[in-house]
Amino acid sequence: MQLTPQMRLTTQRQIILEELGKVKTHPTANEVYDMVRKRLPRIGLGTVYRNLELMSETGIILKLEVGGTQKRFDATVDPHYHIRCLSCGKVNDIDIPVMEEINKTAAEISQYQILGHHIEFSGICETCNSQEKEQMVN
Amino acid sequence: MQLTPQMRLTTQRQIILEELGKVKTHPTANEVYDMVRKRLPRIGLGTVYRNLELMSETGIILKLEVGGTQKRFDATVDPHYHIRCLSCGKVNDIDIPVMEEINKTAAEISQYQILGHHIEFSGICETCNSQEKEQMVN
DNA sequence: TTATGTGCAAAACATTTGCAGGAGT
DNA sequence: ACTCCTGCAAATGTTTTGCACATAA
Repeated sequence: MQLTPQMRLTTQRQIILEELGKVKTHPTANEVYDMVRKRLPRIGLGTVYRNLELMSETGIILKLEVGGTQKRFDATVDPHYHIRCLSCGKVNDIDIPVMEEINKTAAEISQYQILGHHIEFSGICETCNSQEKEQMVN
Repeated sequence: MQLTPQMRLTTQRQIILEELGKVKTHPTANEVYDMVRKRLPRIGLGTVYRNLELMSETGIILKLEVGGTQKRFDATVDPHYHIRCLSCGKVNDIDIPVMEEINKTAAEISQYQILGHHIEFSGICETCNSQEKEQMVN
């Protein structure tokens, strides 16, 4: 873990990062808490929030501001897009090439200083789709 | 307002829709509440939430699941993209042509049934940018 | 008249924060 | 030792909900 000089390498931080790295879904803070708690039963939810926030500020992980009610976290920091299932809420990566050039287009037509962009697809995942089909049969 | 048969046209609904239509920013529920309250001082925040939710389900308005802590609402329902200021949090439309074809690309490479996509640019708006410059001078 | 909607207040969630004690360096 | 960090619990901010009364159709 890349830390700032005064940022300490604690057990909690190591384990949060390890657990986040294990999954390809993009867990919410509470899901990370559940994962980490299996190894560190006394960890507090506040510690999880504080460290996820800190790591995303440092750039070690990504905080995803996707749809739904909760923020999600991603151990993969290089630019990529996401897809969210409107039925179960799960968020996955989608392997569509990142369009760096549209930032320039945006800069030309807007008064903003453009810092980046994110694409979120929405749909129904395979699992939810097959569950719907089952229900139609019944 | 296009209503379902059993959906009543109340004063509250008319005014919420009128006020939302007046602005080009994309207000949060609380901002809509403040706008509407000037004309209907006794309206409840719950009513505003209930109706914004209902209207977005009906398709009369759009609920924007953009970054930040609050949902935002948009009276313009035809597809378009947004840009959010990371400094003040404001969300505006950005007039970049909608790329309908990337839904097909997404459908080809993923197992999801694709329903749509949304692009959110992030940056610093003109107002915040000039404020920053002022501060650097001081 | 009667089902739907509203105002109000409480509840439910998600997230942040204050503080006293604990631990990395 | 000296900070920074943690667990805990309380606070905060956003959204939802239950219920008695009001109102559109």
